[in-house]
Amino acid sequence: MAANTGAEPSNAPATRGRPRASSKAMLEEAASELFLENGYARTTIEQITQRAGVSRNTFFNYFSAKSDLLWIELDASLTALTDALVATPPETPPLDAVERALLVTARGFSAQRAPLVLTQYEVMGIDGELKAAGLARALAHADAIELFLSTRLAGPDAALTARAVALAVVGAAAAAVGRWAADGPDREPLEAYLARVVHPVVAGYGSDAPTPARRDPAIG
Amino acid sequence: MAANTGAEPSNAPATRGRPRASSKAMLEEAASELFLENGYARTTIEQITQRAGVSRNTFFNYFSAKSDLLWIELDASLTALTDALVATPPETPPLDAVERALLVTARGFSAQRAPLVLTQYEVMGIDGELKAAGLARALAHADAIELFLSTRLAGPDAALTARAVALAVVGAAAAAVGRWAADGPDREPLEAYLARVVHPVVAGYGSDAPTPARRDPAIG
DNA sequence: GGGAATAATTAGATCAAGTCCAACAATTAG
DNA sequence: CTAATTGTTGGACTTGATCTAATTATTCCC
Repeated sequence: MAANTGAEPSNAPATRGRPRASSKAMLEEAASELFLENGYARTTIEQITQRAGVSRNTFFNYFSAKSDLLWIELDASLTALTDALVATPPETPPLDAVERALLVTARGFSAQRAPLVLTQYEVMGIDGELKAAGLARALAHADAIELFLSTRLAGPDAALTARAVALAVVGAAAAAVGRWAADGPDREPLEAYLARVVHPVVAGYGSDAPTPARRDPAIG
Repeated sequence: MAANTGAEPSNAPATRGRPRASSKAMLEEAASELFLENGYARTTIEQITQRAGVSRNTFFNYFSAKSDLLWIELDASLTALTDALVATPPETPPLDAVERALLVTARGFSAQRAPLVLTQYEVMGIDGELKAAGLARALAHADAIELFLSTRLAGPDAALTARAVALAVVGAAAAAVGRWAADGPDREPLEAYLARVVHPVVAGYGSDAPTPARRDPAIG
């Protein structure tokens, strides 16, 4: 990602070629301003790059789509989640591991720094496209959880269960994050919100019984 | 939706104006063919409308976006789900009602007629955009469930719980549908898949205890 | 039968997202 | 200094999506 823009001491294979002139952060900042001023839909990539002082094409050197700009915080969350999952001791029950990893990840969102999109989405004029882009990010989280679970669950329905748990847990977490963001600065830490809604899902699938017995509900 | 295209006896306020010439179904059929022939991304709206024998602009009389074409079956599923929810007798525990409504809705997908996107998505070249459009549909299902639950749940965290349950249940359901579609024509009915993964979620949130007591898991 | 009112369709212009390619600029390795 | 490497830029192009005005087909009413 960052080729020349510092952060690496010096012993990495010295990079050749022209160094990056405009950082991702500059584009992000310009975009945030414009989104808040005019809303997301009425902000063009051209306006963003103009304010950032680069050419329009440069934008696509850093982002693959305009919607990428909104969910950067979630990208960080994804790597944090992945790290937390791989750091799990092998003897931890898989579902408990997922729950804990989510709560650990939640600590990365301090009470003050909620993702911009979530707190300001009214003024930014969020709509279907934006929600969908956010959901795609959520799906990436689910993929990480599913991958982790599929290596630790057993039984005939392991694959289905892994995916179901992953999507269900991420759904519940999304609800918690949304509520937390909406509650404004005077709120409990995100971790508390998450714990409340994520645990029932994990408990329902039975953290100690990977493949729970199916109980037919009365229908019709 | 259908203004002049039959189906209404005659006592509805007689429709005036030019009758619709090209039906949605014609566009859908043309699009399905082209998607299977060339893939989704390499099929343009112009090609679709040409094959359907209408002008390009007419497309947007029937659909708001190209991606609408892929998830039509899910739109039908949404109305079915909404109907099933409102048809619930008031004394049914809310979470049980959601579970039943989902299973009832699943019957609409016979073993033979799986949504086209799900069965053919390799050849159609599904990608991020497509997933996002599908997720937006899933979100609509969650909204319907949330709306239902928010009128029936009580307690301080009712709103959060309603949304969490809705998103979690829809997530689990999505996993089931995906697996069911992938399993090909020789498979159990979708209802069975759904029951297996949806019930644990409902049970976890406690179908008879709308606001379950929070149990703190050991962390760190 | 002959208009108004109504609604679908169409053509055409326009905008913005995203892709592609070739030229140019800045840097490092030798 | 030269060559290789890499970021940046300009420009053309495709396509999805919006908008407006004009055209066409139909029903209602006289």
